Amino acid sequence: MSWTDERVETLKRMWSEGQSASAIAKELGGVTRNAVIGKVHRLGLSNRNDDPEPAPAAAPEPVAAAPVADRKPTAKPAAAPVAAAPAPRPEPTPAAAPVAEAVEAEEPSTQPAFVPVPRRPIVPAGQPLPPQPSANEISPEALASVREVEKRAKKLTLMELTERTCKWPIGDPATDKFWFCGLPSVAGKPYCEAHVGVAFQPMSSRRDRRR
DNA sequence: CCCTGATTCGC
DNA sequence: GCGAATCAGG
Repeated sequence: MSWTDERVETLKRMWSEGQSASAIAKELGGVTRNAVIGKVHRLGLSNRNDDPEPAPAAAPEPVAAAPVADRKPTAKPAAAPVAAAPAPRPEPTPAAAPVAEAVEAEEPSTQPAFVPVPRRPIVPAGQPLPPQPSANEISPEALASVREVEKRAKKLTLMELTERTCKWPIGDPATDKFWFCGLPSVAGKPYCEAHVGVAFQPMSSRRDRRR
């Protein structure tokens, strides 16, 4: 694969959107995240800010004379003049997303007018715990297992979830006492061993348990 | 461990 | 210019 204008454009777009190098590499295909990062640097868009160049630094910048025989020392060259501005990253929400990205509406700067979808603050008052299937349908063993496991939950936040962390919600979303299990998920499943046990049950099992 | 981006340097 | 290997960090 080579860096065609189109691929570079995709790279630029995704990078500016705050996408990670690996995500971009995955999207482009045929390249690794290293390749993407390398390209990003060569294109000079490594730092998300804009200023073209700090301009002529009055000070003659004393160059480090160290010859760097092999390479490994590379002591971090005293942090460069980083913009103190906190400038938060866009970082697209993972929840919003896998929508059609293929569409290439090449409309000149007609950025879609952010449609303000009115959102009801779905925060209920009571204590409505998410999925939690009614207890009377779960095997006692599985329940016990879950209670035990949830004590060891890694308590991850939404942003910390990955394809291989258990996404079972624990606690009340309306309060601070809410997090996701986060333990290693079963390959191919969204939950860890214990939670898979209560999330997926054979039909027969459910029927037998039915009143 | 998982994942980030940053850098170097042989090709 | 390219990107694997490596580094540094969360």
